[in-house]
Amino acid sequence: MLGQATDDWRTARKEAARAEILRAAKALASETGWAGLSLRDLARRLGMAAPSLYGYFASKTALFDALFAQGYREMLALEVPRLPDVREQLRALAHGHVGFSLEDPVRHDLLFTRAVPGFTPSPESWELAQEAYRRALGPLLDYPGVRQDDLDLYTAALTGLVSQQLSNDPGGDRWTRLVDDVVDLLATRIEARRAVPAGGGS
Amino acid sequence: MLGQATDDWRTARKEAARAEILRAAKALASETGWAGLSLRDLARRLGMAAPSLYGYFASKTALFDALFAQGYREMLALEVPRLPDVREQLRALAHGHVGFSLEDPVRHDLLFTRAVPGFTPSPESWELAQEAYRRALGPLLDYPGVRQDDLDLYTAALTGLVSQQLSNDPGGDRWTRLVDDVVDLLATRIEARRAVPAGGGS
DNA sequence: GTCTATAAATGGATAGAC
DNA sequence: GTCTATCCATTTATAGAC
Repeated sequence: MLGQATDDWRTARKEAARAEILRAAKALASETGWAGLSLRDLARRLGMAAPSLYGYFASKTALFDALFAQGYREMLALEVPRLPDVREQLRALAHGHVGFSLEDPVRHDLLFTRAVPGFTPSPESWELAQEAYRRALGPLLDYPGVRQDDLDLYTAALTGLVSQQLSNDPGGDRWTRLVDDVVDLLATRIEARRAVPAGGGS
Repeated sequence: MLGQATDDWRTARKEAARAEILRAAKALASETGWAGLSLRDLARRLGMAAPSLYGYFASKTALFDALFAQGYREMLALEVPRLPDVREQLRALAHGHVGFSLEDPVRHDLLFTRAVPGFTPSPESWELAQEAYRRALGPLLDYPGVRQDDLDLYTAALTGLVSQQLSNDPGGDRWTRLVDDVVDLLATRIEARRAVPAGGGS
């Protein structure tokens, strides 16, 4: 009765505190980089003593893992409309993913680079990441003429654009304005294959 | 007389020792990652005491900087033939750079990613890096119809391919076999612009 | 739950003998 | 030049009082 309601309230408060810690960790990482993040600094930023953090996360790795999983859950929450044309579908996906990376560079570093020295995601978090990639790219293979290497090319070109953008022109658009060009080049490549269906052979 | 010759001999020996330290540092980094490299481990690997390293490098940062500069000197030493056709030129450049990255992943990480937590190159080394990029890509702008954004696209796509290859399929060719496709897509893009020279406008 | 105190380990760098 | 000994700072994590 009352015990039940009190427990719910307590867990909700604890969950809110955990979320606040994660938020502060990202803010701190955006200044020091993931490699430079220490629990001492994080605790000081939160106005608490470092050991108090262990009441919310079992270890520094557990904290990173929670952020990693949170990031991929956010990626899974991206809505990607299903469009009839491959080119339109690619365009929607590309802008969705590029926007996702640029809107939170710290999250980008954690999810898509090996920027955190000692960190390896837990199996659960890694499965979440795999699921996010499947959900994001898998449906493209349903379009006629689309092959795995098209998706590999798509992934490489877009991650390359984002990476160059973030490290060489943060806040600008020198590379990201080329997103549509990448989509067009790829769509043309796919459609050309459809016009002359069976390649290779002697 | 003799003093002169002895000095030469001594500096040569010291230079050889420095080179050996750099070689060992790369070997160690390939196992532990750049972030995990400690001077203690490096010295042990070389069979010497850690403080002895300071006879060759003023600091850990100086050691990283020497490796960084060495890497870009190696990149500058890449010979790139000058070919009459843009497509052929792009192909030669692309395979040269991709091969350069793949043949030494540890060097790739040091030169092209921000894999070393505290490290910032010295102004001299950074100038060397700039020179390497100019030498590698600048001449492409001499070809008629080639624009800066073509090179940006080229750079992004190729670094993306290499990055995916190294982190998701090390030793394989799932991504690098797409290098020629990238070159063809870009060459087609450039040539198409030459066929219809003046775009845009109202 | 949060604190203080502290353990335990790591790592860059210096001092000074030989 | 290379060593041993040591300094000094940092950081994760635990113990135990309140």
